[in-house]
Amino acid sequence: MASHVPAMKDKIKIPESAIRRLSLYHRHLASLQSLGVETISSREIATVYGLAPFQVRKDLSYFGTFGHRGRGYSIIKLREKIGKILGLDRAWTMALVGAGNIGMAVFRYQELRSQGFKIAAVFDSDPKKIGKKLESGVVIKALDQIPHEVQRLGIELGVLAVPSEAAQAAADSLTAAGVKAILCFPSGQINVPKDVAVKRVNLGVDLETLSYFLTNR
Amino acid sequence: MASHVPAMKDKIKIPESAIRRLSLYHRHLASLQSLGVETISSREIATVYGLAPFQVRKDLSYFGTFGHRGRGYSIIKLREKIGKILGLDRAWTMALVGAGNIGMAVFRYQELRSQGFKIAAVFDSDPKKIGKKLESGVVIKALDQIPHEVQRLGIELGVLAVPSEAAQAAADSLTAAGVKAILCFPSGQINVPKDVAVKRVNLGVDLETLSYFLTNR
DNA sequence: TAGATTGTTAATCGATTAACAATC
DNA sequence: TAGATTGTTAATCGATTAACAATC
Repeated sequence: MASHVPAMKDKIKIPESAIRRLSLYHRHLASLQSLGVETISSREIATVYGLAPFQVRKDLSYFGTFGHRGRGYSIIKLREKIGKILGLDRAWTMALVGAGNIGMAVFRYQELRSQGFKIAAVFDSDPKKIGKKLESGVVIKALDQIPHEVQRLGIELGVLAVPSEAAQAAADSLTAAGVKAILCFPSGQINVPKDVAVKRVNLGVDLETLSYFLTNR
Repeated sequence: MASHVPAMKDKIKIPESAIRRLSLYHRHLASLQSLGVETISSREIATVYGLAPFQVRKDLSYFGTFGHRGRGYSIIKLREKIGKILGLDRAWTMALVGAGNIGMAVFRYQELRSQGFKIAAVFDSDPKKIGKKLESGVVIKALDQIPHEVQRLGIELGVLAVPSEAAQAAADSLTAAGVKAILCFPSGQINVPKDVAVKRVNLGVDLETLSYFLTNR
């Protein structure tokens, strides 16, 4: 009988909060790099975000050792390493479903494009919008084109920005076509196959945490 | 010497995650209420969000006892109670700083308006935008009008949707004028007085958690 | 070298999960 | 009543924080 190989499936669980912080560090390193700074310590990174230095080192330690004892980190190298961890060393082709206020704001969000996230297809159910050509040259298509376009363009990532009622159907189309990760704005719950990652963004909830704070302070 | 009064300052720390879930429950209860359903159990609420029933009860228990053993919760009453906890039983007057893509998407986000969040003032630095009248009748004003308008309109909540470089200055204006809670889109760090709550929304970070997932699954 | 700073192990803290008595 | 379901206390789990040996 095959023996249990601990090293194999024992990948330590990495907190999502650590990944989110790495994303922040990466941004900060990029801006320092463009200023020509060469090295940085965990303390310096931490200070920017109001964190403790060991938090930064801990976050990095999930993925390897990237610094030099007594010296700190090479900004250029650390940025590159974190970029690789986060998958930012390549381009991602995305589909946007829903060309309303929020959808279009995401579409025009310049920072995403520069990070390698490219919205290659846009879908909407509104006949008045279908056929419209957007700034980048992308033409808005009907929802029933999702399967075809996702396949054709090799889309891996979807942004859902439709009304709640339409969210499940749109999610179904995307996942059926092979999309494995979805950024989801509508607040209704959606069910997806369990190998699909859904990251929810809910401005209503965010705002209500603030009204809670104001009410209960 | 005055004795220590435990009941006073011993407010148990309530996890933000619990507040966020209450906000979700509230939405769900509102939609059930409009369907005419009258009671619900913690198990039913939990199922909608893929949670365990005791999670729902625990979240509620931070604030009191709202149900009936053996029977569940009155939807109408529970919704009202959670609404009070979150501060949704009143209107909130908000300022939006930055009338770009994201700012305008928030401005037009219908759900917020119906929840009692009203954007009563909009500011931008672009002379081409200043003076423009928006759908609701609000006129875009220059940033130097922030102190005056915030005072005049009794604004308590701010939405920051300016480029990162402009974030700190805009936050300073808002907090100097008395704003105590800020929803913040720009990714740069901002410093605010410690009695001000800042809720950050960072689509770049959210998207990168997805590219991390796709890269490392 | 001495001072600085990392990487990692151990301790603490807080949120989630479980269990169950209360009670409708 | 018996079955259902709450509210709460206790146990577990996981993330953060602290401490420190390694080493540049």
